[in-house]
Amino acid sequence: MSWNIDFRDKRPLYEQLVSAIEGDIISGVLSPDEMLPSVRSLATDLSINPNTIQKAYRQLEIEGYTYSVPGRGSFVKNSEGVRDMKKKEILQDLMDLVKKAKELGITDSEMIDVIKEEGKK
Amino acid sequence: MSWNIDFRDKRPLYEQLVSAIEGDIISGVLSPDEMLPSVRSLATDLSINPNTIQKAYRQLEIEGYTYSVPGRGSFVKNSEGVRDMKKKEILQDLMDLVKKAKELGITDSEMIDVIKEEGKK
DNA sequence: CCAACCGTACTATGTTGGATAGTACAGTTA
DNA sequence: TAACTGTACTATCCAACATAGTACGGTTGG
Repeated sequence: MSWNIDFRDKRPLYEQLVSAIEGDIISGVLSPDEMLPSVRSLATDLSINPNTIQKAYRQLEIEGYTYSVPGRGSFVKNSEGVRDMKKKEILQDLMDLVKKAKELGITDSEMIDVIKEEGKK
Repeated sequence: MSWNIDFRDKRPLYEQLVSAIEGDIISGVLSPDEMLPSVRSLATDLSINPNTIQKAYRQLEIEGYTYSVPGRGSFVKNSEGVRDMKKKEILQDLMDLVKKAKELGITDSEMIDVIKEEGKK
């Protein structure tokens, strides 16, 4: 739950946060209806400004990963669609990458090896 | 040779240029020792500032894609290693993406289908 | 030789996005 | 009621990006 924020990273802090939290939602580390840390407490934990946290939380809500209740908190959304949505995104990314790879002369079997090898540890 | 620059894109212009030129070098559209457009002429063509072009050219040289000769021009480097280097980058990207995909429950065969399907048009 | 190119190196300026700081308000809850 | 929660502002600072303008030295063809 203590997400990794890299101040030297080129990416904006709020964007790093969004990615990290999305990842935990998708992978199931965060359960549906589970409450996220409050804007203020997470800001203190990570030593960044509450406004930055709020920006990340707003983004998460816009993208459909969470819902917020004023006075109560922000919670993980129980949406079946999120996983499928993300799955399609990943497959699109894969298509783009495969296209690039083929332009570079990487063969199908080279890529298939990578797939079969990944996660065999 | 007339590279695509999108002013509405979030990415910096110089970065878009670097990517576009790198792509043409790797794919062989630009041959070794071929001269790139001059800083000033390309700036005029693309309607952007010469300094922005120079920044892109400097970046290309730092990354080992080109070499520059004051008074003569900027040229495509004849380095065999560039292609292999890029190939390794792509394979690393593929590994990362496959890892994400598996976390999402995407199966090997789903990904292999994408690979075999891409480029069959 | 020299005009017209080439890359390169500055300074100055304006804009934008990211992040911070501070304040305020309304809803919730023990 | 006190202490939380999300939310909404405004103001300010800073870095990156892009532009504008000027200048210097190397190269080359006429």
